[in-house]
Amino acid sequence: MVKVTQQDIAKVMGVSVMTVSNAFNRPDQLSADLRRRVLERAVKMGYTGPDAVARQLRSGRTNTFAVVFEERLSYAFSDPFSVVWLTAFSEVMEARRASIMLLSVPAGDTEALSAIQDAAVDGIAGLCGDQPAMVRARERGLPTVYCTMGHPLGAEPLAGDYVAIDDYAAAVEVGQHLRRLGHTRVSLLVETAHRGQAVLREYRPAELSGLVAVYDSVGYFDTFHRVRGVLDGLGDADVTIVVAGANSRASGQAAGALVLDRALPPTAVVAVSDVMALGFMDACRQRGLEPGRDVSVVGFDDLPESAAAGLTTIHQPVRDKGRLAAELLLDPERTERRIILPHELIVRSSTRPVA
Amino acid sequence: MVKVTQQDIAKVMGVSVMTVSNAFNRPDQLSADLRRRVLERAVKMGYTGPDAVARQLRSGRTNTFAVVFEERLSYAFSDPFSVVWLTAFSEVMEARRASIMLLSVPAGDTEALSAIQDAAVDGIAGLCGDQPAMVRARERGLPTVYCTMGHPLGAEPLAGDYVAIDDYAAAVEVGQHLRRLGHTRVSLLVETAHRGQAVLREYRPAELSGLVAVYDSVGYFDTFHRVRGVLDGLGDADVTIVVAGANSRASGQAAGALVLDRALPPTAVVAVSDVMALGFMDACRQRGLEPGRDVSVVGFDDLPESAAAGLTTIHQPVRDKGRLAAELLLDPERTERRIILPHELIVRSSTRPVA
DNA sequence: CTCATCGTCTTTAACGATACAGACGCTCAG
DNA sequence: CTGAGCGTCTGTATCGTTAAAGACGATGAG
Repeated sequence: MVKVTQQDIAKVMGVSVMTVSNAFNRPDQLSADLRRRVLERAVKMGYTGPDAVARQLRSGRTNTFAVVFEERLSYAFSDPFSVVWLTAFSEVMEARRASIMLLSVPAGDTEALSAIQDAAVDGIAGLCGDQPAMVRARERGLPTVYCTMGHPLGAEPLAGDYVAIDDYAAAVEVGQHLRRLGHTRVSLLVETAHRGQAVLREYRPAELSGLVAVYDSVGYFDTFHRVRGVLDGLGDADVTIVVAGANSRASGQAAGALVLDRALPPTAVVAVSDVMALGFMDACRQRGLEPGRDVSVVGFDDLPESAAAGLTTIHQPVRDKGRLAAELLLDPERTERRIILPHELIVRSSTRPVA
Repeated sequence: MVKVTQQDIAKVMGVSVMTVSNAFNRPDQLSADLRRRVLERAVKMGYTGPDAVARQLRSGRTNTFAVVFEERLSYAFSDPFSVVWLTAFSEVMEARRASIMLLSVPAGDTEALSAIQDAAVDGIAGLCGDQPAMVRARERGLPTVYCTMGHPLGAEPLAGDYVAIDDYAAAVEVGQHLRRLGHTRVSLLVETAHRGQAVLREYRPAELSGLVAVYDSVGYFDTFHRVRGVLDGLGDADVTIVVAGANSRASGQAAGALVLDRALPPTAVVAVSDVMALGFMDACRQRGLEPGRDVSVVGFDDLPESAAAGLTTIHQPVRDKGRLAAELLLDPERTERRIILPHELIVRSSTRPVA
């Protein structure tokens, strides 16, 4: 069964192709009667309406925007941060009648990068600006938006638009908060984007031969800035950095095992995300330790469940991030294209003065 | 800044456009040296790689598949059933390097139906076969897969492929189970797809002038079959049907308020989804009633959280539904295209013999 | 020497639609 | 009577790419 096109209809009816096209798209360009006859004939011939791809090629717009994830898509649907962000993003897209494409480009999977090239979209949003997929998207010349600041240490800012918080400043507040509470032995739980490096490891900042090495190990800008900020905020405290694997509750819990079961455990722990912080709190409770009383814990993000858990954390406007990311993609005319949103340190019961 | 095309490169280099195309797609069709020169020149000229849309038009394939939701997309990310289904679906798509497009066509929003027409995809999956979006997709001649059986009462089966369970048979088991436990005063909680009808209402089956009216009110095939099955399984019990609004925990809870606060409440309640059943259990506990002991409760779906809640329910293989839906879209050659998966009645503590 | 074969590259023709400019007949003001 | 203006419709070019088949020179077997 061969596909029916506007040309076929035009030929059969003895009108031009343009007239058929107009019957579907610009009713004012032909008489109501002819239009009716064209549409009727179209139905009769089994024409299923203008072809989406051909229309997109000709008009130069797809009205579709992609969201790239550096993880498997199941992460997008299960990670609380991601779900809130995606919800806000999709609400704007829906309201503007635009479609959403989900792309998964796992870290290290260079072959999957072709998905960026092959995506028929008008723009791409991602959570982090320096992930290879976003780099590729910018190379392709597509409008991009990402949700971290994208200012590599001592280098030029990345190209592209963003909606972010000032992760560094927020992290400094976290460090100072703990410092004020008297904590001087602190562990910092970070996730890593590098698949190969799933092994749990602990470093001293000095061992990493400079912060750039931390970034190499971490793989995300925002995490990197948070690490830097916490260290600066803590001043000369005794800090270890635990690279704990993927960003998940399980990783936080695993990091807990590494850090809590020793003779002199840290008095405070900072995780670069609430998800990991909550996992760490699980590990505490498993050992009969009470977060806040026995170990202070700080997270990042302020997820809905963090309030109930009494987790001290940096509140960031996740919904606004998602909403504004969508708006930046949809409105190329908008002038303010690098947006820094406010954050806030929310102090709850998980941090107390050191005993 | 104007877009650079293969044609531009060809002109500058004095080769044919086809050679440029081959340099990107079929390295064996030209000498390694020429290929290298073409690619170098392409970079120099700011060519960003083959245009996705043009390629799709020419090749006739997009390698993208859509998932339609009859709700806002936030539902897709928050409803547990939907999340599990979507996860399984996306895992298959990712493994096969296909992309996913999410479409939202809220019930009643006819304008949003154009999204189906305008989607540049090779196939569409939906949760229910009779929702307008899926009807439109089939009219467009796209391969479709949906996850209910799609057999209207006394009418021809819907066109299109599906992966479903036998909802009617499962519901009969539910009815018989309650019947064996001695329950003769039962309420049936159903959701409705019709936005306008958000009002909570209760009917007797007879009032609805035949089951077709229930279907009109409900708007989903699977729900309809479940209602029919439960009624048949319960035989001559005293049943009321509560149309409780959207499929959500809140709806189940609201239905609880309607049903529990009367002189002679039902001894058992069946909800057409676990989400609603769990909401109903919330309502019970708010009133100091213990599900199982004071009111028997049955759900449908067997969500992860249902086991912990002790909810008697119909287990359906949600992951398999998602996985097979994706596989049907990806493998047009596959012969078995209308798949009925097994279900199982899981009896837990929420159903007990009537006191 | 002939002819089939091979690697390399080109030519031609789509894919299915829409933009743009203009043609045609008609009406109506001047 | 003329020609500007209007509503309708058409012809042609194009969007950027790839499929299919052919051309062309070189190679090598018979």
